[in-house]
Amino acid sequence: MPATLDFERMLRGAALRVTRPRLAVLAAVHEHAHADTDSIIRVVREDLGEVSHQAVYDVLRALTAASLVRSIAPQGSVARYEARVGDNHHHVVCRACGAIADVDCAVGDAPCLTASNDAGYTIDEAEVIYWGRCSECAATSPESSGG
Amino acid sequence: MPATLDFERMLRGAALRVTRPRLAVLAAVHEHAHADTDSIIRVVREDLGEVSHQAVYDVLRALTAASLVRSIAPQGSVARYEARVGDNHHHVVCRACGAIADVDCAVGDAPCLTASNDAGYTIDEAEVIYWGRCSECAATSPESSGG
DNA sequence: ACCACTATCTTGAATGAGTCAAGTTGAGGT
DNA sequence: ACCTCAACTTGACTCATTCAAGATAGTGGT
Repeated sequence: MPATLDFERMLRGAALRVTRPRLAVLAAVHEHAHADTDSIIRVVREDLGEVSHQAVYDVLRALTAASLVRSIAPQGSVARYEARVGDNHHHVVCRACGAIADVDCAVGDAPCLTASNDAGYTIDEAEVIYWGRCSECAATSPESSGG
Repeated sequence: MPATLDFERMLRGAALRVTRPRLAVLAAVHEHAHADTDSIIRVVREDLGEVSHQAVYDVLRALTAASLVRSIAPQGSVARYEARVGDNHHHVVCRACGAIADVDCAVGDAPCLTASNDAGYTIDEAEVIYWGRCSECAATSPESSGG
């Protein structure tokens, strides 16, 4: 886990001013992968006291634009954020409880960019979401097998 | 393009009552792939006159639950619907204009289900979204090359 | 064809993530 | 220390989607 000084360097490296809300949001995202905006707001407030939700929204957008964090939003979920950026990893989402876990790219470094026919598009990123059940939900709930 | 009778059969096959809103929504989704709810409401109303938005929402949910249509919702987009179900195809989304196109699975039939490590999840579906620019947007807008 | 049953539709209000706007504060440079 | 503008606060607002209650109309049986 990076320290405050590291976060400060990250911000300066992205030409962003170093403010306490930004440091706190950056720390929150690093500590709580896949947290939604609301959770991040709560964590930040535990850290700093009152901080406006607008500030957190702004910060998250700035950090996302600077590629310091990445946002994901599977169907039926609000926006979630994570600090793993720059690598080519994907996500598994549990249909039952909504839990999200990281998975590394199935095939290699960035071959996911290869679509069989690209419909004329210039593709720069492939986002993969695996759907299923986490081990806990698979154990507890009936799998409704066969129908 | 299937005819009304085909839609009727689809509904009965899914144990759903055959109503005009349902036939109209089913037709709209077949005719307008990747349309959002609002567009579908408009198309349905052109067809039937006044229909409540709630009815369309309900119908779309029922059809989705019955696997007669599929919903997709890339980041920053509202829910969109398509009638291609049961095959293993994915989508390209244009970052500039939001256009969506179908792409067939990159690797084969359903190998997308193979994650390198599944984090203990039981995976049943892989959803892939390719991000890039459609040919039109790639031609008109500067590619902001190099950063 | 008619009836009963209830799934489906209508109407209207509510929810909630996210955005917009105007004014204040504070980080960073001189 | 002072200035400037990015960043924060406050508070209102948007709009896709959902909730709830009552009216309507498919469907199966007679």
